Amino acid sequence: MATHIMTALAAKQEKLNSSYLASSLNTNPVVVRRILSELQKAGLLHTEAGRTGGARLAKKAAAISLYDVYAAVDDGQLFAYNPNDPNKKCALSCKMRSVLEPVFDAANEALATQLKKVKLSDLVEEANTA
Amino acid sequence: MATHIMTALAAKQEKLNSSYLASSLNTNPVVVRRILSELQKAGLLHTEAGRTGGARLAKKAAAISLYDVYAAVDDGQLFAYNPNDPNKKCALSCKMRSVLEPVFDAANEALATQLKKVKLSDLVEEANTA
DNA sequence: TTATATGTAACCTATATTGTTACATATGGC
DNA sequence: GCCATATGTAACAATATAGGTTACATATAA
Repeated sequence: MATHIMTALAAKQEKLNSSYLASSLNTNPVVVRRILSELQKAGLLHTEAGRTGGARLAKKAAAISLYDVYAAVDDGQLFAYNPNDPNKKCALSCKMRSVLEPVFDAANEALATQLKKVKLSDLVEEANTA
Repeated sequence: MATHIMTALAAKQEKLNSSYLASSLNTNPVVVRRILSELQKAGLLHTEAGRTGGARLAKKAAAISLYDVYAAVDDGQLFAYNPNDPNKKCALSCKMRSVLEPVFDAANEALATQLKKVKLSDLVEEANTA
């Protein structure tokens, strides 16, 4: 949904309000505003309140990658460790977290690298040609 | 948890039962058996019922990657489309799915490629040295 | 024959996501 | 100044998912 919002802003190149975006997403304006809030905190867009309020991108579409969007709305941790405490009587159990850590880091990094390759401008172009 | 189970089986190189594995994971044997069931369906291990039952790897640890484990317990879809119907009055909304599809595919593929690089034998080695 | 393993259904709880209502606050246009 | 209309956000409901637990049918070595 965040990517849809950002793509709409990139495609229209004008200030859009949460009602308009909600209509495009077929959801509620509050849902949109919650996402806009996260995107704004990440510095990807600016919002204005008041009569003629709405949101617009803070940078050019070619300068915003899908990783930026992903990072704005997600903690970026693809995998979770076993939430339970390690079993102190089990050597492997005690080492699992440190064994997995570099593996998780590499996986997160591989995804980030791919997402950084795709810019909002690419999505707009794809939407306009196809 | 699935990776922990597979790593334990690879490290011990013997048949382990769900109670033993549950103890290592600090959880319930039924939770372990549910995961074992998925891993077995994926052909990564064999289980035996009865008095001396338990699980053992179906292949050598060096022949099992973390992608195999991931694919066995997860649908492999990192991202979800907007669950709502497209807004037929919005051209972008109608195109979003087809615009995102190749992006999602590329992201899933990037993660798969990374996970395939790591074998269970690598984790065992890491656990034994560190 | 029996002790002990897996397989799985059923249920409970905790958490996360989405949708909704409500309302305080901001701001352009009259 | 007033007001229509926007954002910001709290509060709550509905739903989905994951993990944990109990219960019990089935399998199998000793």
